[in-house]
Amino acid sequence: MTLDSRTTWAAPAELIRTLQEARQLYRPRKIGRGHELYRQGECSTKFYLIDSGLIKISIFREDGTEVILEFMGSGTICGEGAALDRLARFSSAVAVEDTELLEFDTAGWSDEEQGMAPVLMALMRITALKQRVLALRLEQLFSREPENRIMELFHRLAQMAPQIPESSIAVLPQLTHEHIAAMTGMTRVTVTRALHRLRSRGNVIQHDGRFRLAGSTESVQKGA
Amino acid sequence: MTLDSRTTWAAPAELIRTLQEARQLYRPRKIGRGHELYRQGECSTKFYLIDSGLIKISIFREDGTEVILEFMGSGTICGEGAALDRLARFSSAVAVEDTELLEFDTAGWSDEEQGMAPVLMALMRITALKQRVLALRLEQLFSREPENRIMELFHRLAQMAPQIPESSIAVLPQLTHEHIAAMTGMTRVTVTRALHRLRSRGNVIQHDGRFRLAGSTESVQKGA
DNA sequence: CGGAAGGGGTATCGCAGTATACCGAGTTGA
DNA sequence: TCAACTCGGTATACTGCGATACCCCTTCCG
Repeated sequence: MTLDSRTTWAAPAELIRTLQEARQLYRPRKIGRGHELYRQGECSTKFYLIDSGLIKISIFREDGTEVILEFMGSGTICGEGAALDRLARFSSAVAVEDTELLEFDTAGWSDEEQGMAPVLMALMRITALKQRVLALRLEQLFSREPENRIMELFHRLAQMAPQIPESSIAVLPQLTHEHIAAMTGMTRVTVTRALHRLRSRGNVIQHDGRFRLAGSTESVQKGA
Repeated sequence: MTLDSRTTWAAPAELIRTLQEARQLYRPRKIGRGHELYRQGECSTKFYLIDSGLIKISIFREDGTEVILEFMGSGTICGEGAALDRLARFSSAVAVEDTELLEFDTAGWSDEEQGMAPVLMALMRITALKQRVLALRLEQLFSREPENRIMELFHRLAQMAPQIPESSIAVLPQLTHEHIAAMTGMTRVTVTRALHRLRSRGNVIQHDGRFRLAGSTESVQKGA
């Protein structure tokens, strides 16, 4: 476990040690510099404890730009978010250096039924979900255009909210412009203006004070 | 468990049910509208499952502005981040409505030594730590001035990195301007300019390609 | 019933970050 | 040894957001 001075993360040593001691749960692996450990969009139950080397974790935005979440060095963990909430990877991991790591697989972890295990598993999955949401919100803030920031927020909320069965229209929570501003990092004035444009473009429908999304499946129509 | 249409979050129902079934782990509680459930900066081992009502989760920035993370309604969980990683609350929770919730306490949870529990606990704490880091990075992106974004990133990295014992100077990971740009949501040009200003102000020292922080304890000197 | 507060629509202005382009220094590799 | 590439420094013009201020409408509450 050599120190790589470029890591941007660290986890408490005793927690890492606990994981290292569970030898029956992992197998060692190596990955060469420049190779991909996992890719955004994949599904997998595996996560990794890094022994030596350096892994870059990043999210690629729709427009191709890269949002770097972290450089993970030895004594850090990556990939556990998607391995726990069982959804698609929200980030990609590439080895910046030749890297040695321990590969864990959560596939059979729900089987244990005694003691605290079920509660811990449930709690862990929810925490992982929160981690995902935070990472995606972070990524959203890399949008410069107010319209995109708002639409990305709305699309996320649409996935959370109960859909109206008959239509493809999602009803969003009641949020004031000020709330939206405080969630997207803009001023209230900018939110008001951007919503205006979104309404005239037909991206958002307003109906007695509540927002609705038109066609919540596809992504925002960008500029052009 | 009534639906509040203003929640911006949801957790899978079966996970919530698992937690609700662990009756020995929680006690029911009520909190009146406008009252504080917990406050940023406190330490606590408690977390909450919301039964009905609405809780606003937000981070208050140094300049007093509020960053709203979520409105949590029934069937959601809050406060588990700090309850698991045992650090100070990074967010505040206020009841927007009269709210009924289940209060869990993680205080004695490390005692169990058999089966998967220790591994799950360790993994959960790391996941909680990641959640915290992501939330704080989200908050950082609400800074408009490039200098502040960079300094907040650097301060976070300084806490991760090993300090040099003799001096109060923290050595940061080797990051190119482009890396910093991809981590803070700015362009490379803006990063270059902002670093220039930070260096001339003495906030950052550059020494053969590596950044160092001067007096990493106190916060960035803002504008003025 | 009337005042206060909150929400939202709008205007003006200045400034600073983005986009883009170019250059030079240092490093790598054939 | 030279070419290719990366990294950082810098200049230009544009544009669109932040700050601020004001107005109006609705709701709430005494």
